Amino acid sequence: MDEDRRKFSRQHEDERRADLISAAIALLAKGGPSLTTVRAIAQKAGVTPGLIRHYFSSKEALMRAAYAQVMETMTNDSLAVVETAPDQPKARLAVFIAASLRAPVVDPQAMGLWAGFLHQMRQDEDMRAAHEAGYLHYRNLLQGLIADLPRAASAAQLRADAIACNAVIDGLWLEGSALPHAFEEGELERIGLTSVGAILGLDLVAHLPKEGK
Amino acid sequence: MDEDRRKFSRQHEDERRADLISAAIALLAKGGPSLTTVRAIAQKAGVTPGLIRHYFSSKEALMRAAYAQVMETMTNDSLAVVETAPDQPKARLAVFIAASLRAPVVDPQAMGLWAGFLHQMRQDEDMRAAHEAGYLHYRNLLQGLIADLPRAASAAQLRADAIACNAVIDGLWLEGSALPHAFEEGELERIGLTSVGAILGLDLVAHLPKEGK
DNA sequence: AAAGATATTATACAAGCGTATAATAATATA
DNA sequence: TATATTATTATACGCTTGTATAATATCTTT
Repeated sequence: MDEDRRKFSRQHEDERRADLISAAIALLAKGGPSLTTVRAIAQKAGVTPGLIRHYFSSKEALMRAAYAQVMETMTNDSLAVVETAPDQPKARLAVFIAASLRAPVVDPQAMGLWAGFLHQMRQDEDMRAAHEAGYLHYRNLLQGLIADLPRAASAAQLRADAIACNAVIDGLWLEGSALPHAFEEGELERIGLTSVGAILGLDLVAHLPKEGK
Repeated sequence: MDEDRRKFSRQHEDERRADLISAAIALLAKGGPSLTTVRAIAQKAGVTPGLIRHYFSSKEALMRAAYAQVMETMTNDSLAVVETAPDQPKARLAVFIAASLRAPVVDPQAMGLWAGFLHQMRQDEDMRAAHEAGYLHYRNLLQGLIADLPRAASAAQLRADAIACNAVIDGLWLEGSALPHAFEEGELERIGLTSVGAILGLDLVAHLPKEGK
């Protein structure tokens, strides 16, 4: 009979904020902005709606925090892939591209999150700035990998190459996420490596991890 | 004193429907789904909110019609560009690509419309099917242009090339539309032609229309 | 010119939204 | 153990949304 009869338990500020942000992201990914209401977020986080206003000055402030965390996570994931890659520049680039073109990066829910972000960006200047920063950060990451390749290229050429390769990856990621069943297993990765290889004048397909290995 | 004192004027069914759809599209492009309310649409079309339910069974039905028209317009625009292109296969492809990577195709508002469409697609199966059809139609158009090129390629290779080239164009279009000031004048077209040329093993840049011509 | 058909307006309703405020209960502090 | 602090709940308010229904004005038909 010594069950816990407390109606609720207090939590430290940071943890509660993180819980609310996580709940908001989960709802955004699952049902989009229209289903991400204050009440739904609170229910998902296991609290009462009113508590949200105790941690965030407005719902919009919570949404901003949620989107910021999504971008941070994406960037960190990309970085992690590069960190664990082998030493050869070509192999590092190939691993990075391949990782960007299969699950969990290629994912309908992730795309939904991204589409919501893109939409919000149009009306919110802060969010637009955050998106631009995130995009440029990712592209610079890719440009660094390209710069390490054993080939001669001017600064202008390097910039153009990075933009082009980034576009290929973005486009393939988008199509694969929006129409998952329109492509065969591994097809996106293969096309991505072939295309980037053609643009940069390299053979990247040879560095694709072997099947079943 | 013979001014028109009529409080409203009747209109034929097709025209009124077209007006309502146009108003919805304009609002979607300008402010996104959240600002595209029944009342806002009616005001933009110069009618009373109730009239919308006389022409559409629900607001969602109107949104579907609006998105369908957007896709149809985009497809028709793409087709028109190809129709007016010269006879040489390489030139036709180059013109098509270049047209896809400058205004008015590259446009923040168009991208906003597209982002809203992408978002809606996730919850509406009919809209998802419409998007898939539109995407495949566009890609097949591109694949046809590639197939006309004077080069040897298997059917599988042709499919992969079309997917890759489509991805490059999509990615560049997206980046140029989302961050208009992040690219120089004509930079996207140049990169697009260079990249597609590299993927297909051609020189398309030579077919870029001359500056100031 | 009169009558009928219906496009259009006017008005109202229920539901959900984000927000505000006061009461309450859990925890830290003394 | 008593007290103070504040995280959390409970409740309510005003607004906007999409929708439903009845009245009205316009146009067509006879």
